[in-house]
Amino acid sequence: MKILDRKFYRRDTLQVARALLGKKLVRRINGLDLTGVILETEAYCGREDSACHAHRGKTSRNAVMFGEPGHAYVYFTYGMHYMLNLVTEGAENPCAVLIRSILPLAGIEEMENRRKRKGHELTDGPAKICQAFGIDKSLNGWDLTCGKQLWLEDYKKIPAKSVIATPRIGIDYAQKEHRNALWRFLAKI
DNA sequence: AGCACGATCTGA
DNA sequence: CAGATCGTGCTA
Repeated sequence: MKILDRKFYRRDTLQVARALLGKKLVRRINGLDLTGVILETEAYCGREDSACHAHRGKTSRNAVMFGEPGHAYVYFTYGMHYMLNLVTEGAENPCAVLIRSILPLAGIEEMENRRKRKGHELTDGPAKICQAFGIDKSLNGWDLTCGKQLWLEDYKKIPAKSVIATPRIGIDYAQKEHRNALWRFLAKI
């Protein structure tokens, strides 16, 4: 399958967030592939977006967003969770797409073993994805186009009709226009 | 140096 | 609905 190249990410963030639905996420650990189809994303649109980490300028945490597209922006929050984002647009235009849910395809048993708490849905939620796929801060800044450790591939075409847009989750602190923006995208089952 | 809080998850 | 749990960024 074709690995998504830098050009894929170097576009309008809302376009990329929609286009990511149906793509396959691949995490290779010790030669074993954990994979899944992306079903839910959220767009974070740069300095102007009061919900985006880059809103208050460049810091050591969000620096990766200010770099070239096609890199992973992984950060730590709530004292216990990691989040996976994919950097979009161009350098100095700090935008990214948060991966919120995935349907596992391969390596499901391995993902179960990684779960600290078992017996729940595997990968509905940004923090659970990172846990299941073994993604932590060591992958912050990772180049998603080099085909090692972590990358994305073409997989399934999701027709525009099957895409639902809603407001983003967990950003009540943002200004109204950003809080209400329909920048969360879900692939209809 | 101190402090408030977070793009969440879980179990009650 | 509250508790877990700590890195980060802001203030001083």
